[in-house]
Amino acid sequence: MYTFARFEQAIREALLATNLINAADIDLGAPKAAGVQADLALPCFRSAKTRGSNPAQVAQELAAALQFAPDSLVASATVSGPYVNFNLNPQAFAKAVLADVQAGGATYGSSSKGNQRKVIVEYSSPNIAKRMHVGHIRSTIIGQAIANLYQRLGYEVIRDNHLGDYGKQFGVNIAATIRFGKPEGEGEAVLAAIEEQYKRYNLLMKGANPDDADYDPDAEVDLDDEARAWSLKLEQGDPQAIELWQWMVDLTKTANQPNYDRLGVQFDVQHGESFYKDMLDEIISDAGESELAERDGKAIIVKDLPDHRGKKLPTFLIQRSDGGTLYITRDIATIKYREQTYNPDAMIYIVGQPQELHFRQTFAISKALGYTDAELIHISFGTVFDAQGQPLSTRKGNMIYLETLLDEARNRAKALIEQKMSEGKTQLTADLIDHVAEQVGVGAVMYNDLYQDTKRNITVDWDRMLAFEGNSSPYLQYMHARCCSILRDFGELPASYDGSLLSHPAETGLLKELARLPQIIEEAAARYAPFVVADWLYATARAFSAFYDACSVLKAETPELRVARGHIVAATAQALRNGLSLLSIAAPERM
RNA sequence: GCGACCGUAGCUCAGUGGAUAGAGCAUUGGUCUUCGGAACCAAGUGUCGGGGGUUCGAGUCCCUCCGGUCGCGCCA
Repeated sequence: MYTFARFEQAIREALLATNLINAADIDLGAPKAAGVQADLALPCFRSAKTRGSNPAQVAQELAAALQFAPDSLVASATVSGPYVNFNLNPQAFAKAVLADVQAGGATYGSSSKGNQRKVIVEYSSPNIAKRMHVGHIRSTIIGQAIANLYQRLGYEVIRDNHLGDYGKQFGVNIAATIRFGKPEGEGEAVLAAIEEQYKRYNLLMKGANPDDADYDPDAEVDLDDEARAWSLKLEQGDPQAIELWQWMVDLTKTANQPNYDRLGVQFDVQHGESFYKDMLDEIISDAGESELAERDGKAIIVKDLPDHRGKKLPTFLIQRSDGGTLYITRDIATIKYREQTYNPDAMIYIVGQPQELHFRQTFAISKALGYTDAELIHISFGTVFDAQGQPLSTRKGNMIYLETLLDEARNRAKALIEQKMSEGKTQLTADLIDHVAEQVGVGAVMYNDLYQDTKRNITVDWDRMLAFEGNSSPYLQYMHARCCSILRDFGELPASYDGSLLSHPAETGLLKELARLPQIIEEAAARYAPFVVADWLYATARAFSAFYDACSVLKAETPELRVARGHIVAATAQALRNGLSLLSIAAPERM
């Protein structure tokens, strides 16, 4: 058990030992009021009710009866009106926290609470034949962090990139490629060209104005039927259709890989939607024969299906009237496949808020058909808008592509590093500059998607997105680099030291933050909220900065204190690294 | 019309029933011959969207209204 949990447990046991309070009435928490100097507080309202007394009196009686051993982590219990406030013993606490971090190392904060239960996290999920843009970065980064959190809590995590490689739009893509030819080139440039042809084809399909620059006299051909025909051929396994489709799949994967590498993202499986196509017939027949659906020609319609809270969902289709399948059909098949293949305890989907209804319907029908007993969770995130409040779109020309964004961030970071070097504030070898600029710039972009509650919509603000000050990842990385700088200058850190020397308020404040990491990880995972980790990182970095300012390590008053402070710095560096790695953000030693 | 999410300082956001609602940015002032100033300290500004309700106690839970974003049978 980690130190802070032991502190809480010691209080709980001492409270129960008084025989004055029921376990159910013990509600320990951090004091919320400003200016209250306490590490945990017990509001006595509930036990006062149980005992038929008044809260202030109960607090008095409890405090009088409480007893703690001299070497306890609990230093004091003091009464403040209806509250009993508990304070840590700074010396005992310092020793115990540092021991925790040293023992845990890179795994400090982890636990085995998950007991290897299986969790599938579906995230990123870009579309084939399209470039990745700011919308995908949210799913990718948030999903990655959530997967990391569960892994750290001892769950077996399966990371699934559910590629959008199926559907009607590939009929258009294939038809357009045959009509206009295969674009040359590689990477995102080819994807951009394919997007352009897709757009052009759609323009023609809709019977564009002959005066339009994009007008093509061949538009007299019924392009809609042509695209539909290719879509059907693709599903039926026509060799030419398959070849072109495979060409696009490979191109896209190749183009996306550098972006994933830069973000430190890896997947265990990357099955596209098409992977599940052989299961679609059984989904359709299961649903069609069930009481849930009604038929109208070939269409299979589900009406008034209740969700898990008993609310009736809007009508949706599982099969089109032309016999084709839909997005939801393939998502249901995916759930069935995952249940059969992995037997997971939960499937977590990191997908934007606009698809909230789709997942409620998908989950409800999958449960109703008995396809899975796993917990099905949709973690939605808000939409990205430009500075004018417009949604980003290729058509409006305000789209921001992932590669562009990461490059811009890296360039800004590089400029700043070069400035710091010219000011003599940092030393980096030439080959390290680019590497560190990449770590700092990419980290800033990632942090921008992680520092706040993901449910909110966000507005593109380049200065905020690439902020290097205040609550930003460069600040966190900078504090880590400062730790490393001190440790380099320190020389060899003696293994034995006296942690009880660390009782300066800035030291205690920092240690309290270090001690919170284990519960932070649990809270962040339970809430599917990486920003909880980001908040903690920022609080910890600030506590370190305050310590840095108030307490000299290398010039400490005594050699013993110098060593003890060396250990607090080493522990801080470790904890920051652990927190940053949960967010998949790099922690360079110099910057 | 129905549904989901959001509304807290000038701006961007924390605060998941407890005491006097907190951070960053911006503003103003200070620290600074420095263990890396991407820093630290200090100062301010709040009808917590409005109104009801539940509770000993509501920014937090319930109802209602207002405002914003998005979604609602053959796209994904």
